[in-house]
Amino acid sequence: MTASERTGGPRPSKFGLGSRTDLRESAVDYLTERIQSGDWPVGQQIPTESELAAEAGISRNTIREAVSSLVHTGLLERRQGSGTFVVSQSELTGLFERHLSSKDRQDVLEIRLALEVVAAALAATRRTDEDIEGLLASMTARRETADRNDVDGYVEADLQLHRQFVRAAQNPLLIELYDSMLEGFRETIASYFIETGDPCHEEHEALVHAIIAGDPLNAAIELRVFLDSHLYHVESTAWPRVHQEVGSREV
Amino acid sequence: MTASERTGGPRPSKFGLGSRTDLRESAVDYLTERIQSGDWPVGQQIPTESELAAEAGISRNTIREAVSSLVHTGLLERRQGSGTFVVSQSELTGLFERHLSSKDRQDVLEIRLALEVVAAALAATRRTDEDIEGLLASMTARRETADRNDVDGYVEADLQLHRQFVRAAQNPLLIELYDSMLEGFRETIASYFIETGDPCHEEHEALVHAIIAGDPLNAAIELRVFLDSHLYHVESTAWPRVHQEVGSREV
DNA sequence: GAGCATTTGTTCGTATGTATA
DNA sequence: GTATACATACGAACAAATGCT
Repeated sequence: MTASERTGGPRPSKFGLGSRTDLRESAVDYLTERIQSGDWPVGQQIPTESELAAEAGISRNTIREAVSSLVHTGLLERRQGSGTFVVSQSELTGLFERHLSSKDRQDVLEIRLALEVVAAALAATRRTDEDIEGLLASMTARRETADRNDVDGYVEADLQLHRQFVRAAQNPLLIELYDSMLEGFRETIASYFIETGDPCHEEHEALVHAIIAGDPLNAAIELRVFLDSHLYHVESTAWPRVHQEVGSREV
Repeated sequence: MTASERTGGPRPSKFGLGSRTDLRESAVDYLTERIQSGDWPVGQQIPTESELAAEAGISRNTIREAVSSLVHTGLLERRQGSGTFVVSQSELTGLFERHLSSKDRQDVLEIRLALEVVAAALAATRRTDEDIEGLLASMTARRETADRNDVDGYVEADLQLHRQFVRAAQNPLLIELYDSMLEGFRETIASYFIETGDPCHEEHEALVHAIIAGDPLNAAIELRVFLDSHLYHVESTAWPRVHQEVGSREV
């Protein structure tokens, strides 16, 4: 009954573009857009809640709910007293980290094998000239860093190579899934290189050549031969090594 | 400076079990627990925000942020005037639906191929007696439903069969990923059966036998032969059919 | 259809803990 | 050490949709 002018209740509110019926959802979209477009790069502090609220023309409480959602999915991180920061561009990444962190490395490797095998085959039929260039460049970087025992550089180059042919598969969903898991591979790659001292150049060479040659079957087989040894290294009596049964190149 | 007793600022607050420093996060954990444990099954309405707040001893505003997070990840759905309802138990499901819904069916099929190929191989080495039983039962259901042209039943049985051998692979992460995408497969399976009239019994039979026989290589090959025809059906000049190059059974 | 209670949607104001300069 | 800026949390109010009578 008390007289009050502007408090409570959904008010008409334009939100930059595309005014939805749900303010919170619109705010989430707005924030997500800014993050995924690279407008707010990873590591950067985003405007304060008050600024965001003023900017968008909605209340602090509502924008707070939106931020909370993105914090929960792992895109943002809040530090009381400091501010809110971007920690990831992909919703999947945070999810995987929460789901994977404690789980067996072998589980992750098996998924990696799954994704990369089809990626290799698809890449062999869909790769562009740019892809081929990138592949060869990464291969060179891989050799150079391994030669001078630059572990960090080697891991980075290896990651880059794999990322490259996954991209060459031209499947956006596959790329997103793979990229989301990428960080989880670092540790495995590094430990394999350090413990065995084998940079697996021949296997990668064969893989890259098969992709360039447009030979999906051998690309898939080469890749599997290589990841098999990783799986064995992690520990696996269960997984059958394909190169013992099929031989290496010709089928 | 005005005297006030309980307002503002983080207060000590026990939250059932595991009191964190972050009330919102605790509330999220609490809700997630209830949902994933099946305490609040899918479809059910959860308590109102006020009840939740009172129950947990925190303010409605805070519990609301927690609920918002779960709404955003796809576990919950809010209907103004009615209440809040559980729509999914897995965070991945909602995420995939948002990411996949509009995308090419072929992209999804390629991921499916990736996951199922390793699942088949792993299942062949890890399957238990229970798995074998379930596999055979699903196979029977598949034949029966196809014979009487029960499309819905056939799709369900087919889904069940595939789900079964993915489970037999004993990789929790793989299972979760696959299950999250399951619903997206329904449409493809149905349309393939309706449009071609081919239930692919022989291919599935061969796959199941390879798994039971503990032959991972043939299991993977049989599966790929089968999914290849799906890919071709969706449209694909790019994907190489493995059975044309390798032949069907022996490698 | 009109009225009413319930429930979510949105906002404001205020107080407090925490980090930083 | 004391401002200051920021996130954290609470409480109370009103708006709008829904469902029931």
